[in-house]
Amino acid sequence: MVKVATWNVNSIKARLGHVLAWLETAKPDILCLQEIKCQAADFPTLEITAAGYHVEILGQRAYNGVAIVSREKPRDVLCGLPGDGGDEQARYLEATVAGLRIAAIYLPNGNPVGTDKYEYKLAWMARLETQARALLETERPCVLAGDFNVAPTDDDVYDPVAWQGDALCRPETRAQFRRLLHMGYVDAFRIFHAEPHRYSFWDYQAGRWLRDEGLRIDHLLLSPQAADRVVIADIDREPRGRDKASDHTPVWCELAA
DNA sequence: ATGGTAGCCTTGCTA
Repeated sequence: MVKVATWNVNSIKARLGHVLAWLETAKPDILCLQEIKCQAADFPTLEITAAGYHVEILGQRAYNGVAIVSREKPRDVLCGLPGDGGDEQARYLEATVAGLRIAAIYLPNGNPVGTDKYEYKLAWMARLETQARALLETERPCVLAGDFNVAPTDDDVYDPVAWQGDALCRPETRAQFRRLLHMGYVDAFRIFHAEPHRYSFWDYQAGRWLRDEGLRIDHLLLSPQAADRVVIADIDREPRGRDKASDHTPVWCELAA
């Protein structure tokens, strides 16, 4: 069995204790991190290594940043999403681990709509579509794991009306996300959970966590070869309830060997 | 209620 997880930690330095605790209890084989918010040299590599994990990092000062933490050393690492050599933002890291091709994704937020930020989000999603198709054509088991900043349907939002104009929910955003599903990727969580109002993110503001007012924007998208092996997927709400929590919580799945 | 919170390391930006 291979356990794969994704977690937007909103600064690895602020969340190191939480991450070490979760590695200890959840014991994932692969954990994709987003918003590490530091350069690779400032990542707490020693602490992660001491916990029995390898780490690959695509860092950036203050913003963004992704990493792959894994029991087995990642191979054939690809830093950055192909398709725009001028893109400086650290949002994509791909590697082979435990026989799986893993992509750690921090998709742009895109707000406010109507600005270059939203244009960047849609362009980034188009590049992701191209890369996802290339991965699909390898016919290997692939997992696109990350904070997609996309709530796929209104069932994934606590107040769909209030959020309908937001970059995470716009029709263009959802249509571009569905392209990944239509080409053959499967939302691992939705294989096992049909119920609405299951969230992976709750804003820090306005008591959203206490009211369970969140969004499901962190996803594990499985290629057909990976989906054929998935036996369970879920969201672990426990870390979100802790002191000094990230505003996101881990999403995970297990694939049969 | 045009706010509210959190992390970065600015005196605002991003989320």
